Amino acid sequence: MKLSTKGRYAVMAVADLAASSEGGPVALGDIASRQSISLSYLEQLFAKMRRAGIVTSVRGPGGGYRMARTAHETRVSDVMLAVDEPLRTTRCSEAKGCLADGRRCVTHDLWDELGRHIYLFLSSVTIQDVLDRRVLGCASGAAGLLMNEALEPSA
Amino acid sequence: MKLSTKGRYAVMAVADLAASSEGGPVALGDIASRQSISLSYLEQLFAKMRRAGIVTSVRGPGGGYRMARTAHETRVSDVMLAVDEPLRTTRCSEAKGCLADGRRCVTHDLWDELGRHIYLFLSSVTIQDVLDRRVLGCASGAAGLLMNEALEPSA
DNA sequence: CATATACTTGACTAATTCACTCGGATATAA
DNA sequence: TTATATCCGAGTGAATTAGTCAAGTATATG
Repeated sequence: MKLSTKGRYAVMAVADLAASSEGGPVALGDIASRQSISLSYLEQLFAKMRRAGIVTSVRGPGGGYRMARTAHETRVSDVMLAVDEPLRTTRCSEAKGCLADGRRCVTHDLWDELGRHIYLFLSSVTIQDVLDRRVLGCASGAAGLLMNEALEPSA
Repeated sequence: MKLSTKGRYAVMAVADLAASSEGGPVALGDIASRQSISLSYLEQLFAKMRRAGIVTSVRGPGGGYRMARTAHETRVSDVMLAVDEPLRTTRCSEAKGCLADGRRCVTHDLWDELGRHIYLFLSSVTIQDVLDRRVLGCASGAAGLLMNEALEPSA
């Protein structure tokens, strides 16, 4: 699972789908215009999500997509995993190069644990949580820095 | 702060520096050969870390780099922030595009909180922890998926 | 002083990845 | 039959990554 905009778009689209699911299936064109994402790109994303069992499709006029499960049962991590291929490892954890001194490099466990952390967080949030804007982890309130904002190194 | 191999290399290099800091400064060439990272690349990384106040340098023969603070006082997040520019936001949280319906998009808080989570984790780990292989977050033991490994979507 | 060592800086580059687009095929309601 | 919609795979331009290269500057040592 990577952390790219692709995953973000997918979560936005699924949230939109869940929110506008009333009765019939929802056409991608509707989601595209509401979320300002191109139709072609959405098709790509939903194809993957369908294969992953997150959504189901109905073809033909009046067709579209439906949530396979409820928004409450669909986790953000499921969506991210569906559309973003797992990050290739580039060097570490390849059993080669990582083994500088015969055993795993000292930072191996760190990245391992970080990945587990990210996954744990994303799997603790459901699409329904997102729709309800009910997204606050157990440990917040600290002076934040994040992916999107700069912060000077702690003194 | 991004999550790329650049940050990983930086942490590996700093850990190496901290581990081999006995008395005099450590030359980058030594770190380069021990960690199998090119000297030129290390120079680039250490220049940023010096500006960020993580390491100090001594020029001339017998020179090299020293930790500005102890390994115990240096956090992994400091190193990552020093070498990796904060991830540009691409679309969301730019106050434009994010405001689809007049207010922030529903996923805004999610990414915000995720970033905070990642930072919190990385700032809870010191270089000394890495050296001691003492890296286990509060919440582990779950079936893990991470950046590096694939996992099928939960059933 | 001369010289080798080692940091310092900035420009440059090949390869990869990202974020899409495009063209066409297939299914189905009206 | 036609319009609507999902399906599918290949292709592409821009950006980013992960480095290299070249030309310095500072300073111990002989």
